[in-house]
Amino acid sequence: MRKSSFRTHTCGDLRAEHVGSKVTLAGWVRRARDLGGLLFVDLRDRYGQTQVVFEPGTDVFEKAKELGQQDVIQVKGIVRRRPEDQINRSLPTGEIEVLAESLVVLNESKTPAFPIEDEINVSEEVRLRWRFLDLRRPEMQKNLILRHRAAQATRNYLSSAGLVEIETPFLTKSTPEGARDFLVPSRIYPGKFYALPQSPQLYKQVLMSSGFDGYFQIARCFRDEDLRADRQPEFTQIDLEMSFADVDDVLDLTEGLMAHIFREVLGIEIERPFPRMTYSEAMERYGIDKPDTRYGMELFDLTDFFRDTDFRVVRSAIEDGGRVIGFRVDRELSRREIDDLTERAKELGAGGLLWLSSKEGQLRGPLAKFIDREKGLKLLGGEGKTALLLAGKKEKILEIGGALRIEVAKRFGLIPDGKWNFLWVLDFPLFVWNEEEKRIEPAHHMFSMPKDEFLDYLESEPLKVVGKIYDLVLNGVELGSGSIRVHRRDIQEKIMEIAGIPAEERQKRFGFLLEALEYGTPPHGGIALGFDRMVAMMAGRESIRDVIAFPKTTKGQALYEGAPSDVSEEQLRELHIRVEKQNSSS
RNA sequence: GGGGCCGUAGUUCAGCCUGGUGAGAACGCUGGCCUGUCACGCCAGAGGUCGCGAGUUCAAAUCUCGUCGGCCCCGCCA
Repeated sequence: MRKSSFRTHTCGDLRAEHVGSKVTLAGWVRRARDLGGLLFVDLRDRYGQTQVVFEPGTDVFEKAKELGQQDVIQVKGIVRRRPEDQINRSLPTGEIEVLAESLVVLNESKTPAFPIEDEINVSEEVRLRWRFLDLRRPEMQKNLILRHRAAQATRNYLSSAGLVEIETPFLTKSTPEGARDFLVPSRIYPGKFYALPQSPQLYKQVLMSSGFDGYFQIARCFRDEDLRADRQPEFTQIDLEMSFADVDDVLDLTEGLMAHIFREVLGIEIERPFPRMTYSEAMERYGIDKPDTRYGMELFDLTDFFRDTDFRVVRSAIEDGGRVIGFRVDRELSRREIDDLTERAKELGAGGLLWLSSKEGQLRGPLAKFIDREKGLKLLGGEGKTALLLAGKKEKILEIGGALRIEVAKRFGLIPDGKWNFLWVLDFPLFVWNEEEKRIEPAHHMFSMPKDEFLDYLESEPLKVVGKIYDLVLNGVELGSGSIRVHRRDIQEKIMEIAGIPAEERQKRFGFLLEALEYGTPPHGGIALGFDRMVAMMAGRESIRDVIAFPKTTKGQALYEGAPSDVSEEQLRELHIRVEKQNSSS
């Protein structure tokens, strides 16, 4: 325990064995209960809570009457056993109390905007405005301490594995692909800008070229995109890269890291090896590239089943080259529930939602009269079940089905607690077709190596090329993404060319990487894991804001310190920046 | 960029649909009483630009439009 000249023990230390000893405690007044002739104070710090009792007839007693919540005080006193019938079993320190002999008010506190307690009903806006008070709540302290321990476990494990922690720059070069960059104007070079890194991707590859063999960093990343519960403009990744590594090497190290973190921090043993699934299998079975395997309701294909149906909507969808897919829910859905889901399906871009159920051996739902009864019952597999079906264009319909499957699972509480279903999704395509811009673009990023058997198809059929790319998924959340990288300039240039980047551009933006690839860069690969998401899941929180000390709101504001903010004319002048004033009167 | 929910005492909310009554409750806060509390109890009290702006109306917390902010979803996030 850290030494402190203000206290002999923390507020979580004292037990029956300390009875009779003279102690000094320091902490925050959680609550003062003034009984008139007797006064109790619950004194709290990060470590716990201890009851201090003030008895009448002394100056100390009179002074204690003035105490308010969240005052910081120092108390000297004698530890004494509480009367047998006054023991508080719900408190580790509940067997004892400290009889105060002296009291020093180190600092008074104004009345906080909300109670400093775990179970509070306060808007997040107010919590963020008063973040330092919010973080005084034991629950938030627990979250951040859990985060700290996960970071420690990460450092220990990866260091033991021989990886070297190396910091990479925050002031770096803007590369317009991917997310929007945060820019930092250069004072020395008018009109030029640094960019905050979206990830240390290029640097870590160059470090492999330098021969470090293994690198890691708990790295801050910046992306100027719209925010969500699980997305902040700045976030943290466990970033790692290894030389002379192929897919299995990275997956194996990552699994080891996850197992270590979960063991050290939560005391949970997770099963290894993690299951693996290809991207195309994930899309077929779950309609998403990050399947939540904690529950079933897998998608099935009914295109052939309905090929000759008289149901016009379905038939025309199939004739247009589309598919019919569906999944089965093990319960009956009310009219209202189906309407809600239909609306959701339409929001997601479906034409509509079809359903089928049965009652006393008779099919029900809009499809009932178009399906042979026996076949329909077989499809449902029993009473009390509902099949939800979608028809439409191939690519789109699986995604909608996948999203609807998740919606159903959430809405009807079909997701089991206490499961940690890790999953590797492998073999992502290198390129995808962008229908809006009518061009090929990288599906992931441009530095991933094609699988050996696809190298020859790079030029002829780029859209068929599968890369050595892998995503780590936990309970349906994408925790991380990585790949084996291209380590040869000729292949790298080819991929960039296919992605539509002209030679001159390639040199301008990625010259420093391409150059390194010409000087003996070894085969290498790695992964980046979303640290905030991982910690949030470990802490059982929905939002990563609950595991970040000072997060931004969904509109990118820092409510406590008040950023972004205006800057002085002088600052702008130095940076050679003129701001166009928004016309607020119009 | 689009959609949804929300904005009324310090906090969490009711009131709004169907305009007009002194804008109310709980917790917190302040004062008083109380010697074994631990959500202490009892009594009394203070506390509100109804987010902001405009409009409709004799009259707006309430209706309309705009705007700002919080949360969630879609797009976006290599």
